[in-house]
Amino acid sequence: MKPKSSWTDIYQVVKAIPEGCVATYGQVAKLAGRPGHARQVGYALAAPSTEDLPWHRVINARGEISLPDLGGRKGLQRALLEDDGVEFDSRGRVDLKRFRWKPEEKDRVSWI
DNA sequence: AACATGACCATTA
DNA sequence: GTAATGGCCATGT
Repeated sequence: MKPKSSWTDIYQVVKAIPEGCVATYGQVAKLAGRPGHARQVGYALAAPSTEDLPWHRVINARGEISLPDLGGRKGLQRALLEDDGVEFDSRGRVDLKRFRWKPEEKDRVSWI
C-alpha cells in the first residue's frame, strides 16, 4: 500500500506509537521510509491535522520538546506525556534510554 | 521556476 | 558538555 501524500505515512507511524513511549523525529522519519526527513516530520506535526494524532509522543533527538511556548501546546505535551507514564527530567527532558519506542518487524512496513 | 521558511539530525571541532 | 556546518524535503509567495 503506497502513501498518497508525503505526510500520510508519517501520520500512520505517529498513530502507531504505543502509550507510555516516545519517538524522535528521525526515528519516525526512518520508520516512515524516509530517513533524513526529520524536518518534514516536524512540519507535518505542525499541521492542523494533528487532532487525532499522539503528536505529543514525538520529540527531538535530545529527548526534549522542541515546541515553542505558543498556544500552550508545550505545557500540554508535557502533561499528556506525564499522563501516559513518561517521566520528565528537571530540565524537562525525557530519558530516551527507557521511554524510546522500539518498533518490531510486523509493525514496520505494514502500511508502506 | 526560484527563494525563503520550518516542532530536525548527524558529524565535526 | 556546547557550538557550528551541511543536508534533507514540503509548502507558500
